[in-house]
Amino acid sequence: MVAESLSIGDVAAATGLSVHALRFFEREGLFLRGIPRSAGGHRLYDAADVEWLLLCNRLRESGMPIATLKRFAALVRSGPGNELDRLELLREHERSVRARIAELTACLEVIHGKVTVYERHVEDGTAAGLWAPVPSS
Amino acid sequence: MVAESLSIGDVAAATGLSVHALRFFEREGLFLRGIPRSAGGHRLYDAADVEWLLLCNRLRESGMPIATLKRFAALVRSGPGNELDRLELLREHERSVRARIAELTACLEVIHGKVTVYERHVEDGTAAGLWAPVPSS
DNA sequence: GTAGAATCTAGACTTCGCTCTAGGTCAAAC
DNA sequence: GTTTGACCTAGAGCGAAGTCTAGATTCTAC
Repeated sequence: MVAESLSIGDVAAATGLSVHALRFFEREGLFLRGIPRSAGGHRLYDAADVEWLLLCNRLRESGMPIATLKRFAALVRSGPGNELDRLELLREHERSVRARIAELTACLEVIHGKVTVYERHVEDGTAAGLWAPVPSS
Repeated sequence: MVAESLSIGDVAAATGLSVHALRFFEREGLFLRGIPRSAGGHRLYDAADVEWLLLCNRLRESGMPIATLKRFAALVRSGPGNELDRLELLREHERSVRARIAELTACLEVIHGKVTVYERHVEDGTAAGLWAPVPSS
């Protein structure tokens, strides 16, 4: 079983990241290994890199800063023995995602309330509860 | 009933925004009126400004960009007649907040899955499903 | 074997949303 | 009446997370 190698363009297509972003990620040390190069200097990725990037995407989409992702990558790179640290980092992120969902849900109630007020207004022409220009007093 | 006027510091305390941010918001045209000034040039806010800022906070926390908030403020400022536009803007934002919650929820599943894998590992010492350093092949 | 697409590096640039600085003025407490 | 703290303006600066450019090189398909 020969490991297929993927070009940066392939990986960009597979992960949704731009080739610029992939090079940027590498500079930032977000990969689990040094990406090998072809004779001509082109990057040669493999399926495991893509898999890792897909997890990175989830972490990033859910609001993890690059700096934290970098710490996580460093923990994984440094091998077995720090699983508790990795666990703590992931748990902390999970907490923050749950908190963010709760915050958004609270905002949603307020926003939906406003939407309802405007819907009612548009339907029957009352102005109650609407933001109107400040009356000249 | 005399409208109490509030200093920029009072409003900062009441809204959680910094005085810098309040001046920035004003420059950006995010208020519903021109904020009046004292004889000495200090800003004089009132309770309605605070109320509006609290809504702005909810919109901002839920991910509305300044530019959109600006459009919304402009609609409100321009008076009655554009309620449908305001409604559409709010509905669109509501949609985006719901979508964001859904996205976060999907990420959460992946993250929680990882947490579970690490918990199991830390408990009983298996390495299955963990990111390990790339084996030297 | 050559045209055109993809990739390379280093580093400058962009956007967003404030934050901070400098150099003053104003106001409230003692 | 002076000190101290809050406030003023204009504009520079910052951190995050890429994006883009230039100019050179490599790879792929005909």
